Amino acid sequence: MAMRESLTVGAAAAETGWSARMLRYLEDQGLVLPRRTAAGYRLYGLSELNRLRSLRELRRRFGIELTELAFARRLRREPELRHAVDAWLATADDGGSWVEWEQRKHERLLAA
Amino acid sequence: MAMRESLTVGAAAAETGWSARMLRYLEDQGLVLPRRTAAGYRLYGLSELNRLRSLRELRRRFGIELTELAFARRLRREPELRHAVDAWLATADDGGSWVEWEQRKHERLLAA
DNA sequence: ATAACATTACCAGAAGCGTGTCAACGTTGT
DNA sequence: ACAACGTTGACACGCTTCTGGTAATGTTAT
Repeated sequence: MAMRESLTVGAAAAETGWSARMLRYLEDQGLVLPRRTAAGYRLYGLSELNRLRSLRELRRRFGIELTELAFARRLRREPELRHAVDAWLATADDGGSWVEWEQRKHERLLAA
Repeated sequence: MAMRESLTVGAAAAETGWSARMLRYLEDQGLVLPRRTAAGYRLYGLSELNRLRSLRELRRRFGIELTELAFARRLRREPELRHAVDAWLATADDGGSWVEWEQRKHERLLAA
């Protein structure tokens, strides 16, 4: 079965710390796309394995959701979207008003 | 009650097509932050009203979630996060493999 | 003084996300 | 041929998002 140079889904899961289920889910979400054998088996190569490992790290360090990552991808590929979002954020963020607001939010959370 | 130049929450809702409830929610999420009167009433000025209108437009045209918008804001204010995400996406998107994948996803959706 | 608005604090319900698990069935190494 | 792995599809559960409601209370215009 080995097919050295590429791991099948269970092996890739064991290697990266994800579950096989999640590897399929990540493919569904378009975040990590393995090749397939003729029979349809997923094949994870080095680049996919690294991608999976660094994805865990990303989530751990920054608390990112998968949907947010998918959205970041949309931002790069859809210039129109990117510009609209940028424009919207720009008109908000020049007033420094929300800094104080975040301060208050933080206080609210601490009080709980 | 008028206080021309600024609308209270109900009037701002009527004006922008949101519900008063949602205006309070949007404030909670830090997306549109009105000033307050001494008694604590929210006051929406022109810039907030425009912000509210364009927010509806953003959602309508692009199907954006509020969390995604909040994430886009994080991306602008946290350079470390931005770089990490960019790096992660870059290693994926140079292989053109995902274009075909999106094609297949589209087909799956049509078949439903 | 009263009606019409505002405030916060809750509960509720529909929809989506992140996971696990199970069933029915196909592939592969020995 | 058989065990061990893979495939898709479905159901389920806990959590969060978005949205509406209600209750108890404060403010303001007339």
